[in-house]
Amino acid sequence: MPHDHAELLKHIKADMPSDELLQDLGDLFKIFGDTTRIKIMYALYEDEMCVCAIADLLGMTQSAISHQLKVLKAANLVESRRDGKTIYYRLADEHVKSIIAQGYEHITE
Amino acid sequence: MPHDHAELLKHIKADMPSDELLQDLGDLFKIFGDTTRIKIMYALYEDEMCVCAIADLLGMTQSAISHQLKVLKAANLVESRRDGKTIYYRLADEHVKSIIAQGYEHITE
DNA sequence: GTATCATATGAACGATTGCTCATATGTTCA
DNA sequence: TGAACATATGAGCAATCGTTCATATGATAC
Repeated sequence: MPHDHAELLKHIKADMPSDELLQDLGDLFKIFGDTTRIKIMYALYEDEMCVCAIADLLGMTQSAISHQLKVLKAANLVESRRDGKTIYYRLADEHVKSIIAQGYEHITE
Repeated sequence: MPHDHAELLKHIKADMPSDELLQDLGDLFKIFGDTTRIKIMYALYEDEMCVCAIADLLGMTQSAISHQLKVLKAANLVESRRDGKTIYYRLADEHVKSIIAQGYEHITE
């Protein structure tokens, strides 16, 4: 007979956040899980930047960057403002920086 | 003529971590970017747990959990110890908790 | 109006990913 | 040794993802 952990699981289950929240959490980290998006966020670390400057910096297509910025914006990780033809992107809040910083620490320790 | 940002990029490029580190950072977050793995890490938040208990808790196959634990272990996010037939897994360090906590904050604010 | 620059977007394609299934490894107990 | 339990692993498949390409939208200047 396989061993039983009904009692243990009852307690842990009670402490777990809802499936929906855990799903959202996974979706958030999925966005950090791509080198291009990480580079974009690092590029915006100090100051806002326009799309074509980011594309130049990363040596990538304007289209590719634009697609990724859309993903980042949908997750409220970046914000944008328009100035004439140009659109400037910036990090949305401090969480972005601290999440990256924590990951950085884990890797470089 | 498209506008020029050579001067700006020179400064930002100097401040960016190496491509290799940014790749590693993306790879790390990719691991957090899956609901199953997030659930596993949450399950281990308070205490160690054996593979079959985790499988029971998440209502998933032992095989599926085992595969994911391998991924988590390869990234130094969990550690394990054997006790007889059973293998207990636990979180490897505090970074795991703080990364999750930062993500949680971003979502629930 | 037209031309040009800056950005956004939709479709398509190749690559990666997470699960399932079958099976292998490792441990305990009789 | 053999049977039962706990875990690990390899192959295969469906689904997801990131890029490219072509094209659309939007703004400015003439």
